[in-house]
Amino acid sequence: MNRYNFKNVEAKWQNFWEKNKSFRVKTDPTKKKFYCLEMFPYPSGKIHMGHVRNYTIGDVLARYKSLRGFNVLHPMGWDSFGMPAENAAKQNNLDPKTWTESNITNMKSQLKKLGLSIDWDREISTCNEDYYKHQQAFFLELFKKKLVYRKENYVNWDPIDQTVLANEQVIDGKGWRSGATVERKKLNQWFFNISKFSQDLLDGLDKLDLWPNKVKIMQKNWIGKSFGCEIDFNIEGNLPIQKIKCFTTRPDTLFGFSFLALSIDHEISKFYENNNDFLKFKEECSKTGTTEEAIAVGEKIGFKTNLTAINPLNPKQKVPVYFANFVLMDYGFGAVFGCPAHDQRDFDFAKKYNLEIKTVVKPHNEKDSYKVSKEAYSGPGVIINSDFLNGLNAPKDSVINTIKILEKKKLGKKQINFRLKDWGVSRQRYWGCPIPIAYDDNGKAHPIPKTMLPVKLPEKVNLNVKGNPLNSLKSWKKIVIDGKNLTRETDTLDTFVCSSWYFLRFCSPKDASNGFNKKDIDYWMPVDQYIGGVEHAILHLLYSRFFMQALSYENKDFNILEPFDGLFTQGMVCHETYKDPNNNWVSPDEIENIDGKKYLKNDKSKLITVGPSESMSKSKKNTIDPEDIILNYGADATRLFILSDSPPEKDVQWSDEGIISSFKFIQKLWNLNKKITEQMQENHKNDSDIDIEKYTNKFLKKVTDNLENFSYNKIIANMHEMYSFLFKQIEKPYTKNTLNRNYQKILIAISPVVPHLSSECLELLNVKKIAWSQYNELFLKEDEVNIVIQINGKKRGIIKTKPNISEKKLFEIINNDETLIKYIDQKNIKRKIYIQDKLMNIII
RNA sequence: GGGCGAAUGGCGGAACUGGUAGACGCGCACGACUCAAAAUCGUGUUUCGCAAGAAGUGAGAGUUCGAUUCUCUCUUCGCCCA
Repeated sequence: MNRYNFKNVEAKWQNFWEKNKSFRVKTDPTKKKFYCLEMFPYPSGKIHMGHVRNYTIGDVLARYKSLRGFNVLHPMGWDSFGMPAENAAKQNNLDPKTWTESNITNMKSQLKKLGLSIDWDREISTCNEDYYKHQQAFFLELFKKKLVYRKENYVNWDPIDQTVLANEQVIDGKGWRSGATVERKKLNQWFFNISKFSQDLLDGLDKLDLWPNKVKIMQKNWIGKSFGCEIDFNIEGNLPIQKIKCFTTRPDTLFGFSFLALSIDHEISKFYENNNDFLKFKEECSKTGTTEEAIAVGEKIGFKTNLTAINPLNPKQKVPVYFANFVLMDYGFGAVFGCPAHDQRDFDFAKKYNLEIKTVVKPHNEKDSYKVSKEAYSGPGVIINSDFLNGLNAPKDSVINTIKILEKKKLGKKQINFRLKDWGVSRQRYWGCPIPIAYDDNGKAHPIPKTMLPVKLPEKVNLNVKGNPLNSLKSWKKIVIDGKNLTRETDTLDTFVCSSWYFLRFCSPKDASNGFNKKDIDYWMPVDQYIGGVEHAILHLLYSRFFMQALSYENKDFNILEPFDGLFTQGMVCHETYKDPNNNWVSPDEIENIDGKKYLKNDKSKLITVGPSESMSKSKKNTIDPEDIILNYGADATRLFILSDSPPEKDVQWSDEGIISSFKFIQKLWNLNKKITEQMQENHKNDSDIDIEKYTNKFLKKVTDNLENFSYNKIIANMHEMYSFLFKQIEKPYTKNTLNRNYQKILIAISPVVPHLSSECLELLNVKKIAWSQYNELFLKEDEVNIVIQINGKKRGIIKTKPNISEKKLFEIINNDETLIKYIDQKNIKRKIYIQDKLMNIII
């Protein structure tokens, strides 16, 4: 029996698909559409196992939907702007464009070797001018709608690299590359007004039925709607200030008030600009990061002003006003009232500065004399020590009641607050989409007219300068608009902007004048199934949703509020980790296995310690190169394995045994096919035809159900069962036609998983029309059922009988069954529970 | 600290709306083929027990004729937020 030559077969079909443009699709409103999209990759150089998993899952779905008669849009592109290109270019003395393009070429050929059903004619790359010019047009559109604005904001500044760092690039308060202590620096930056849509983005989540609940909850928390109250505190002191506005979700704890805390960026700080102590304090604050976590974990420090604030509910009480590092200007009004007994940050602060800690809420099970001591109590309870608020149920009734009282006295009013902040899109970097703005001498921003787009990113730029390379290009920066000399914006856009609309571009990838064409998006959008890693659950998905809101805003022609109808988040690919005796990470291919123990390949005296399986990462060296795997085992075996062991939404463990077993299974299927085609030459009797017919329909039902529910791991199990069944079955007599007809259906059903193998087998069977077969309910009916017999809930036997048997008849059979009768004989039967065709439970 | 989720053989995992727990795969054991090995094929594989049988889905309770599935308490782990 000749072996299956996956190299030839896979290359053959990949060429066939490419030549025939098998996956090219057109906008065609007469056909039902299905838009299947996987998150497009960053072209880092090589594909990794995460890509293999992501794109295999998507491909199975796309191929399945296509077999079911949908017009399937399944495109691929490149998220090709971003920092790694700039860094790699610096290191290797290359141009980011050259580096990126060669990576794309390589990764594209790797993806093709996986046999993905992608319409490559729609390929896009966000760093191409014909992509980003439309993005600049969108920026101007948002600018016109006043959804883009410029403001000063703090950033993480690396003083050595002279560059802005993202939060994740700050490690222990130091820049990830330079190691310099990161500073907080104020820069003028562009913002998208995402917070304007907070409520809409929140409401929209309710309609996304095909999204994982987990992701919706994460977004909901991120948007962070809170219900509370804004309160005006009267201020006394030697400054021309009468009032400070605060936001609080717990106005009911006002009687526990012991200080007022302001952000160092609060407008009142202007009165302290010449105060050296304040400036020192401000510098101290700038050392703690800007993240909420850094603030929560870090030490709470304050600067005492000579102002006092008056408790609106108890005018006799006057408390000090501080500037404090844990108050953020972005949240509320940059001012909070401190209630140490019931907020941990306030508690820490009060302890440090010896401020009063007054308990005003007691837990339900505590006495009235309850006092907060070691830590703040923020749980539910009853209001105490609070005059007319005493006895209220906190926070359920007390918050609403207090707000009512404050509103009546005109001291405050009900307020909804969101945690979601506006999206800062400026990046002080070269390799990104230029912002189409220019400034006049007064610093006023002017949009660059649409006719002058694109603002091209200059090529062959010297990257070895401090700060943003664009900033040192004096001639590029100059621009004349309407006869006026202006200076270009040198910041580029966050790459999340590029990925916020690429799914629209896929609908009209070649449209030169617009980012998309209405006819195309009306047909294709929304994406029916979006597939990607859960790590993008918040930012990318939220930004994309916002972008649709922003484009739809004040626009009659565009009305897509939700870009992704269905979302699926796949798990990660994990592998064991290895360390040598010196505690250095070791890669799997540096290891040799001797007598069940693992040693370092080049030095067999060194024993390797095996660590837990963790998600593949370069830093832990536990990666497996998909290219090697495809080369050695083939694309079908790789696809089979990546789907087989775990449900797609969970992490999967990579294992050598697993891929080898998949490889062998491909060979087995090939042998089976060989055997079937040979046998099909002979004429047989038809004894087992009905079995084949029945099995095939059951198989089709299982596979269909599993495909519809993303239970792809179970399809692999179905395939193994199918193999064993057919392998045994063809030893029995059957008619050629029955086997042929059913086997074809099976081959088509497994083709989404192993497209090369099944295409080859179908060709050998001379099958021309390839479409999904619906299972026939008639063949799913069993003519024998197994009824479980329980005595007192314990399984005591199984009775094989015809379906729909009556309780009485079944009981007769039981009474004639030797093994069962001994359990019930001569005993008083209290009760019988009979579930048709399934079970009888006899209670004695 | 809060939210969400998970826990099933040596391992990855099945079990539809409460109705035969452990499908399928890996690993392991034995057997066939072979001078031998690899490959391949076959058989077995939750635990205890020779067996009949008993126990068994993280722990403990509860609802039910019946619980991996539902409810409560706890433990551990993962993710997100703080």
